[in-house]
Amino acid sequence: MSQIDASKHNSDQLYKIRHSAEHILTQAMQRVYGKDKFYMAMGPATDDGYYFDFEPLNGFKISEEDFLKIEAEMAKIIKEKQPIIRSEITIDQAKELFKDNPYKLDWLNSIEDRNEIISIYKTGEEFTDLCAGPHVENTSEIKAFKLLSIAGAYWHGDEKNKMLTRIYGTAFETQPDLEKYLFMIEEAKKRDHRKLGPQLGIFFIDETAPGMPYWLPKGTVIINELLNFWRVEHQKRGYLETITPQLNKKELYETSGHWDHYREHMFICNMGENEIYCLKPMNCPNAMTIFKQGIHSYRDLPLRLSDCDALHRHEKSGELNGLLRVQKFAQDDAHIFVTEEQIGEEYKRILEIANLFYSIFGIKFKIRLGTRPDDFMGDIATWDKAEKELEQILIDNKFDYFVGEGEGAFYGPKLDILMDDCLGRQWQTGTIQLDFQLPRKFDLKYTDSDGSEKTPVVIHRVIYGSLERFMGILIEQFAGAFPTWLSPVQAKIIPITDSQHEYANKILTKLREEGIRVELDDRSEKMQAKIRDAQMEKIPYMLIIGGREVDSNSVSVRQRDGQDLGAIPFDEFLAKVKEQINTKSLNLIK
RNA sequence: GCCCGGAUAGCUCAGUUGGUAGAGCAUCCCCUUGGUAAGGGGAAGGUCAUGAAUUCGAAUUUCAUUCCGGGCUCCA
Repeated sequence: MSQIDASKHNSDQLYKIRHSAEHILTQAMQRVYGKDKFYMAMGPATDDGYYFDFEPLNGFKISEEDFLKIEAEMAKIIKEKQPIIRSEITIDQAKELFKDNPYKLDWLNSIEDRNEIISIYKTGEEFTDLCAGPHVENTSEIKAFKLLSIAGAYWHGDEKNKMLTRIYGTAFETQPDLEKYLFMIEEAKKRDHRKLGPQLGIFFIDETAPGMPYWLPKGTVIINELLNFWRVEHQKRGYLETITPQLNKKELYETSGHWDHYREHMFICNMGENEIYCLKPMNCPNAMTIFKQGIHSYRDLPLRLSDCDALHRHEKSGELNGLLRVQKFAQDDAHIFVTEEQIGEEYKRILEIANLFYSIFGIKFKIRLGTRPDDFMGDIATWDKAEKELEQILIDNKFDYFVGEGEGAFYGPKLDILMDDCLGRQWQTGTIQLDFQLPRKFDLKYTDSDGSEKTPVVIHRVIYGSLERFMGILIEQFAGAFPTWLSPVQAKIIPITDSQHEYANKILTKLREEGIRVELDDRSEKMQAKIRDAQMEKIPYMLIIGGREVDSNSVSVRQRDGQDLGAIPFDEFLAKVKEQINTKSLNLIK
């Protein structure tokens, strides 16, 4: 998913350095282990480094402990100042040169098919690789490099092919650049939601329920705030919320097609023959079932049915990832039944909602227009028309988008909202999908203005995507320091001595009556210790109460960013915080 | 599912060539009542992920399982 197309960097010095570092890595491995220990498959530069894929031979096995040895050899090659020289050869010469390497031959065949020029790069006298380049001119130009990790990867990214061994590494123009990069990775890891979430009491995942998060009280507050906001904004826009069955007989999924195409992802309860139930993996079939109730007029459309129930999808082991990939989740889902003429207008309305939501969180997103995949359903003309229409809407509304060829769903084109996690990996959150198929499968009908029966089109759409994934992204976005309206605890009252407890309790009650989520720290600890603990919890406001505040009916406000706002009259603080919460401000008072 | 790693107290981590476990923080108790990021003392807390194997003896070696991490594939 995070594989990066580095071709755009072909001319960059950094790209050359990285690609050459990858050649040096391969050369070093040949020296250390011998050429007969692996087939070189391929190795490109990427946006943040490079990788090298190979097939181990003769029981050869490598682990990260071997990196030191390899890196030492790489350093040697660099020190030897070996020239890297390009030359072009014919297909026959190339096939002879790489006759012992099935991967290179495979590669050569596709180059031959495309009728491209064949170039090789030679490092000194000992190493040659089939490569489009470009490279640095001399190994000594590699000033800073490091091997990072070992992974497995399928040849050509295809599950059916053999799994190769991949070594990831990176290289930079200077040593400080490399160190800066490694430092940034370490810093990013500190905001990892898998670490921060449990630390801040937001969620945890127990091994008895893999991929199914427990939302702790603080996490539940946030989820509910997200949903409240969502409900208010959608109610305003004519959405109607529903609640539908968690378990459905398999017959429902036979109708929808999921029993045939999606069964491996469904949790199935076998209660005996003719009584096989499935935990719902998505809401669509239930939405179709609702639409089937009663008779619909064109006047009823668009009909916007939303549903935020829990969904369960069984994922293969190894595919789970914190909150970003789970087995139990809830989508902020809605199915909108429209006529074909209404598609454009409805998409516009949905994109407006997306804009509103993401701006509230201060999150930038990209849109991917997924076009017709190979295994599509329906007719090409309808697809083309829909794709064009979607693209026009993106252009008209000046969205940052790109086209993902063949990335549409099999039932229709889609717009995906994409965001990055703290490690730069890209995740899909929202998605707006057009569906011509499901309404047909369920034989949905409405009566048009001329009295004829027609099948509606369905738009599947989520804005947050899944609340779980969105929460994961949010935790990382804010590094756990949520804007006040989302903060599980918005203020902590910190009395300096026990003699302020009466006043502290009074403002505790008052703030709670006003709907502020506030806690009182009445432990017999030093004020400094209480402040430290509140800081660690990332609570936006600490209200310090000493004798002076009691006498003046005020609170001394310390913000979590370290700012000391001094004594503020209690009513003034209350008004300011309420204002901030109501406007869902991303900032603190000052 | 696949490739490579990992799992020691609630948390963060020590644990030398195999001889049945340690620290800091958190918890509980006592003392301490203080102006913007940790006051002091004491107690309690672990079948070293689980199950086998090797051994006189396993946290430590081997195998399997579960879960976790980095990737691949797949996906919201």
